[in-house]
Amino acid sequence: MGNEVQEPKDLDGGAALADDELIRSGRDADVTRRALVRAARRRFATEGYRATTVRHIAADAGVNVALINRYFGSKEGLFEACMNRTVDELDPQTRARAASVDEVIARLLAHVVEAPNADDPLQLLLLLRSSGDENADAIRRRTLERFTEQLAAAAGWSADDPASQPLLLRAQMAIALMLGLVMLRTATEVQPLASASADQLTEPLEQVLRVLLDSRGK
Amino acid sequence: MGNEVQEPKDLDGGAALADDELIRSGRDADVTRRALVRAARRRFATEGYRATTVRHIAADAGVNVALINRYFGSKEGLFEACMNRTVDELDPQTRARAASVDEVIARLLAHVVEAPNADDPLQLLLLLRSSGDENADAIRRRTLERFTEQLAAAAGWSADDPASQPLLLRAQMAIALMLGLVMLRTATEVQPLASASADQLTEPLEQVLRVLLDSRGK
DNA sequence: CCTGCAAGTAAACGATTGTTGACATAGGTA
DNA sequence: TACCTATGTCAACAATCGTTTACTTGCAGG
Repeated sequence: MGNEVQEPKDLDGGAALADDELIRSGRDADVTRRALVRAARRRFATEGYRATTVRHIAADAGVNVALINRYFGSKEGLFEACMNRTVDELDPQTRARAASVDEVIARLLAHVVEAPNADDPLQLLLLLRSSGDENADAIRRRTLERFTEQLAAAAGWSADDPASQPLLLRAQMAIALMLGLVMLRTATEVQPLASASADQLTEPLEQVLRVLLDSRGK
Repeated sequence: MGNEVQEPKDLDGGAALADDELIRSGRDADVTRRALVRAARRRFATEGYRATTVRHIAADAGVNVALINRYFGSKEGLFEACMNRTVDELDPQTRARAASVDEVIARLLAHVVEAPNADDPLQLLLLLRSSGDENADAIRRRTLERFTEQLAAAAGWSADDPASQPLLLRAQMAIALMLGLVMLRTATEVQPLASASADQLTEPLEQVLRVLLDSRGK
């Protein structure tokens, strides 16, 4: 009873962004929550779930450790919050009906390689990190599968036509390529891939993604 | 002094294989060592370094926990041994001069997708798992880079010609695709990719790999 | 002003983890 | 047989981690 998790008040109805570089001046539970999720997501994505300690997250966020349990119940709760937030930020982009395969490819490249926001690739990395928690892992899997379907849909996939089912596999290969790429660039930091510029990566990636997703051949 | 790590006697000069399903009957240090590496590699690859406990590894190998420290010095030492063994098993296959790009592609597919030995994909997964140890991570990075060069070499890369340098990036993209694929299939187990048969994967993968590695165009 | 509650802090607890040292045992050798 | 060393076992250690509890601080409304 007493140890009920405080639910976020969801007073985010205002400007949905401007999470960047928020200063924790006064005492504001929402700001604290966001700072925690932000710090946690970075740690979880780059170092994995188990290697990340709640004390590190709290230190990154400039916040007391106990607040993690106060606001998210547990470390797993925080991880799940990170996952949900990644889903929320990824979903509108995949939901937005893509006019063409080229548009889908352009969006993918923007997220993975061009990286206007340095945290964008990390969001994808989160989809590879397992907490061991059954609940969070289910979210992760479902997100990837939904991601697949919408990628395939943009490439002309139809649920009715069984002949287009291999397209689902092709879409997942595209995702595998993207995730592997971010992994090698961000976590492993293997050269020369890690320090390659967006320009160097764009052309071959476009080529490959088109082969995978475009039914019009090459 | 007393706590010196016992070096493997390297009396593996005999048949290099036959590690499969070895029975620990008498007390044999080499058999124990191999059983530990075998069990550890599976755990490390599927669950990551931090999530694996030495007690789990020992239990899997049917061995007392303390023997890990006796034979490998530490958990990190065991991890490094796993890494080295993966390198040793991967190296001759990449060293063997490939006659053509098709041959390289065929080898890749055999390891990743067709999987005659169920542990083969796991070897690759190890290259994505970080222990946080500087030493083991260096091995990991260097292995991936050597892997890249030999893949690129088979595709016609020459160190002299700066114009062929983008081929290194393409080779690493191929590796990224393979690693991402194994990750999604083995660790995340996302559908339908995880339960897809080798036949379903071979054709599109061949197609993509050829685009990445074959300079003769499509 | 002061009172009440949310926000934040500090310290400690229990569980788990990697590791170690003392002890037991098998098996070859003199 | 009687060692002696390599091999394996057992129990406990210190450190770390997630979590909880009791306490303090700041802010808003009477």
